[in-house]
Amino acid sequence: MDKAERRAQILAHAREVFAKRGYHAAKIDDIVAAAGVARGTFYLYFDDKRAVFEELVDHAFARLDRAFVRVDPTDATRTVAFQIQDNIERIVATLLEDRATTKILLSDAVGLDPDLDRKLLRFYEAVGTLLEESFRDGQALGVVAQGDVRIFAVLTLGAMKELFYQVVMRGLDYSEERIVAEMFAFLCHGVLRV
Amino acid sequence: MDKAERRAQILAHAREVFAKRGYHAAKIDDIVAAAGVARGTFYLYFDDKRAVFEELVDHAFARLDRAFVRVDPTDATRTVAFQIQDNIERIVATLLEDRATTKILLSDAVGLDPDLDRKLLRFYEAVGTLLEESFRDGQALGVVAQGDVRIFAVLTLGAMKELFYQVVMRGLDYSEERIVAEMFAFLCHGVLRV
Amino acid sequence: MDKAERRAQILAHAREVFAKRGYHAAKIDDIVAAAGVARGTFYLYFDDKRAVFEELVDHAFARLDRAFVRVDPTDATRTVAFQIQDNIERIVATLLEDRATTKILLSDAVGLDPDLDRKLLRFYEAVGTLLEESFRDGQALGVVAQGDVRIFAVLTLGAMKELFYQVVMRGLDYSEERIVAEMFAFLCHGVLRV
Amino acid sequence: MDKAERRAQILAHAREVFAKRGYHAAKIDDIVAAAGVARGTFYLYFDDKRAVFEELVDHAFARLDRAFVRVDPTDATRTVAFQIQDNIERIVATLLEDRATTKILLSDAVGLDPDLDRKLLRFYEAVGTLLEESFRDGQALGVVAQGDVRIFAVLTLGAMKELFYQVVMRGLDYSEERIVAEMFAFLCHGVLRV
DNA sequence: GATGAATGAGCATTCATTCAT
DNA sequence: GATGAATGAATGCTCATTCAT
Repeated sequence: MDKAERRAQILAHAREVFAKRGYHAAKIDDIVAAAGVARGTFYLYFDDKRAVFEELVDHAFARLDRAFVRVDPTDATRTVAFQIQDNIERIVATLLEDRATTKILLSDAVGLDPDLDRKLLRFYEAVGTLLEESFRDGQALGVVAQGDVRIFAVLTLGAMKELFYQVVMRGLDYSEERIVAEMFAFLCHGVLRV
Repeated sequence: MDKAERRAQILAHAREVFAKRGYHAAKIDDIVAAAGVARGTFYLYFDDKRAVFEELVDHAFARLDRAFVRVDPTDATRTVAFQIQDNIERIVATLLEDRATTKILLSDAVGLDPDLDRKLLRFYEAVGTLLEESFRDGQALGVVAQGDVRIFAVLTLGAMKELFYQVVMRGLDYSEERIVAEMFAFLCHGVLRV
Repeated sequence: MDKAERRAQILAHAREVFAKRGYHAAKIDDIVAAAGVARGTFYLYFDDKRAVFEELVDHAFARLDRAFVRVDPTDATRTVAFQIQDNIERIVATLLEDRATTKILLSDAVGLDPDLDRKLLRFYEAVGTLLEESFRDGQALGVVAQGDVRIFAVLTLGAMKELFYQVVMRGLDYSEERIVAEMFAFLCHGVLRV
Repeated sequence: MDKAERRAQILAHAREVFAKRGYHAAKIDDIVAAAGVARGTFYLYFDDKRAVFEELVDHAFARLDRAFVRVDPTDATRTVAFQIQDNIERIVATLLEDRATTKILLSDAVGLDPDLDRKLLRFYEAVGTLLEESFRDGQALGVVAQGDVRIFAVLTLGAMKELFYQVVMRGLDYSEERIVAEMFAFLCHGVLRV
């Protein structure tokens, strides 16, 4: 098994362990036991426990970033609304495809390790910024309400996080299509009719 | 200083320490140092570290529960919309009034201590249920969109959590009124205009 | 309640607690709770935990010492054998009369507190010396085998201690008369018939 | 140094420390300092403090059990009396050979740790049962007095325990042969000649 | 005298990381 | 490269004793 494979193998098992136990409860021993390598081998491929975690988070962001396609208002074949819904679909698919990683992202590893907290923080900051920019674009296109895009991004991000949390961590059982539909509807009209 | 006072004093300092560091990083030493008492004194008033934390969470829920007033559609002096907004106002006020406790609620103490995790989980479950029931009432009154109230509750809770997180933990600086207004608007119309 | 009474009350409850839990597991809290006094009050009457224990042991020795009557070979009304049996009877009666104290004596409080260990050691040394002298007297009277009285004392003490241990601590259920008879027989003829 | 050796080394030092201080007063720090290893190394080889202690007790019982040879009345070369004396010799030799372990067995670790107490209790129960069965065999062979073998076992065990206690813990200085001879004599005829 | 709140020394155990083989 | 034995810092909790009221 070559270097890259061995590395990937450890990474994959670390992901499962982090997902199952959460960062703090995940012990190096659990990871190496799962990966079937010696404890020292882990440190041959990663600087420390946090480094693996960070790498997993970085991968997650990269995948999410790739899933996201900028809305093109000049596209004659697909309406803006369709493109937005399509984006939601891609994000939902991406997050549900690799539930282990999604669990990791959702388990705010708050405490004990400030640098680590910052890592997740930066992840959500990046996601927030992505949303913010999209909303700003949307306002220019007239498909997003006027108002503070920062707040829109925060509220939207929170709503989505919580829904994923319930689905992935708490076993709330909805189909991918349903999740997409509900999110889209919520973002379009809210819930109150007063 | 009598027993109740001393207890309250330790509790208050524990709240600050938990808010500042998070549950795991908060050491008993930090708490007693902050409170200016001996290590043993802490254990005179609380069974263990988790007990203080749980008490803080329970208090928080009690306050939140009291802040919440069931909408009364027969009230001639206050429209339903006003009453809803009033509720949001109360909740926002309650959470911003005691930011330390709010921080504690937002720092999902995930990991290491399963019972503790369950505590926070139950807190949010209770809040979720509260929202769910309110939405069901609202549907009967015609002021909440038709659809799955469970999902509405999850999305709403998430949106609110994230906004508070940004405000309380990340220094996003908005006035109480602004927060209330933005939340209300978001719940009324969402953000998309497609 | 006057001083002496209060002291006696605490002492009595301490005896029960020590008997029930053993020295180490007996907490000052258990004692004062049983006695129905405040923690500080305990220290008004005793220097420390060990002092109570020592006093109980001293009392026990005094009672045992009183129970023991020197054999009088000139007594025309009672044979030497009878007097010896009578002594065993008195000792057994004394130890079974106050089982709590007997438990305390039997729970070698070995460890943690060297001074305390010494206390019990001295108790058994004193009992051993008593036996030794009695055996020496007995040899002069021709009612004890020739040989090393020190060893006789040690073996006899051990045999009795273990029997009491089984009866008082482990629930071995024999009548007082039976215990006396078995001990006497054992001391008279041993168990082997080779 | 391989795993087994290192384990044996720690075990040996633990034995000395337990013997010297008794279970409770023996701190993990004492043990690792004596063994010249780091604190954590101890836990690499043993689950916890109690586990080492239990292992020492188990070893002791195994050795004692091996020392004990069932009396064979058909043996034409060795009389029953000789075989019994031989057994006593073996037991005495075993216990004096490893005085540290013998000290551990004699320091009833009563208190604080119920499971541990039970361990020693079971040890002596097992020894008592062994004696009881031997005495029953002996009665069948006509070399043990008629009577309650349970009591015989208890008295015999107590006598032996106390003698070893004096020899090993209190410095009573007798040769191995002398100890064997005195025990045998005591078991054969007791001490009284009334 | 009586109280009981306060004290703080003391200790077993965990686990990320290192490094000799 | 791989191993896994060794490390040791770090921390929650108990309980005998003191002393201000």
